Amino acid sequence: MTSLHDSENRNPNLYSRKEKSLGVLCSNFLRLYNREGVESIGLDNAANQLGVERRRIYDIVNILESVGVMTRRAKNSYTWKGFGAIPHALEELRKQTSNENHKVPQMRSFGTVVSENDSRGPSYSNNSYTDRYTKSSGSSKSENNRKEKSLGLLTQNFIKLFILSNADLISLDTAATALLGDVHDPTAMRTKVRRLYDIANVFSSMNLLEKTRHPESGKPSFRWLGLKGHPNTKSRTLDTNNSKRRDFGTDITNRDDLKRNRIDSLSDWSSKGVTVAMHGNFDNVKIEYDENVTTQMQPARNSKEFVFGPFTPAIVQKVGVCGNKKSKRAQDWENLADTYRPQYRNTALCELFGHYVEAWKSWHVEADEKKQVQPVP
DNA sequence: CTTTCCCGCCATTGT
DNA sequence: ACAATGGCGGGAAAG
Repeated sequence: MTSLHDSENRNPNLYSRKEKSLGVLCSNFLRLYNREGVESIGLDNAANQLGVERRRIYDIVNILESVGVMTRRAKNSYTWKGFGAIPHALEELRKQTSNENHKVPQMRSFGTVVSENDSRGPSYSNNSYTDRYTKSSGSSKSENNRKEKSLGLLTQNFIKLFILSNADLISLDTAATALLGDVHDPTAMRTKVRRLYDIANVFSSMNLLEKTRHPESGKPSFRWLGLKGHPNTKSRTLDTNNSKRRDFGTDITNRDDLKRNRIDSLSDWSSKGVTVAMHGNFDNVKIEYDENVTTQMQPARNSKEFVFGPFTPAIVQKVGVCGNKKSKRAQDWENLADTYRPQYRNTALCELFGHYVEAWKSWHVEADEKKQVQPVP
């Protein structure tokens, strides 16, 4: 009944969840679509090619869309933008961060300062709804509530957390607390963390995020890498000529150091909410202020999934792509090649194979520059 | 035990 | 009505 049953290992003992993780799925997804010439993506097609349920595709797509890699064109159809679209998306997020929306009372907890205030705080109106929009019908309090909880938005807010935080190491636990506003609900917290894990996994597979362990604390945390997965690959053309050190992807910051609205006091100036953004304040958000932001002393310990360096495929080498690369474009009835594969050539196999080849190459490059790290207990 | 997080039920939203 | 989307959390593998 089900799709092709993986005859990989009939032994249920060898079943591994990792093989089905979102991260791996994302890698495969990228391998399949992160190629020049790709411009339309059908969800059904993707689900079939990757051999997963529709539901999972939505997860991947939503996250990718939140960073501009894809955009929804119509039902069942997305437009592929590629990694080149990430810088812009990040820039947008940064702008939103600079805006006066969302209140950020205090999150300047340096060092080990942990405003451990008791919990007897008569929660003020801190948790503003920020649900404007509602054209004219003032009713409906939870109209766009659904969207507020969307994976996509959560993803963006997660990124924002890194942007407006001096710390570069954030644990999902901390993130969840911050993104949750101040809902002291263990259940909500749990769910939120689950989502963050999902996001972290796909971002990790994209090398936008890196999982690490906080020094001393040993707590699993994440570090935002942005578009500088690994600055190797001697990409001659791609030369980030930015002079700013603190780059967030390809930030083309004009020069906002003038304004630099301090995130500190300014208790409540958010009576009007504005675009949802992350509501809630960063009350007890304990963020370690990492002072040593050396360029890159980190012992790159990724090598988790496949890696393809920064955006833009390393090279344009290809393995005889089926048909022409011009793409039909006229009518992109994506299912065309999916519904019933024509005899032309097994598109799926052909591409997949090509992708694998390239993957190998990527790995090679990566491994070349990768520095072995001794297993530290 | 805790952390990580896959699976898929089923509520929403779109056509 | 049906189909497309996508919250949400149970609960099992991994650590």
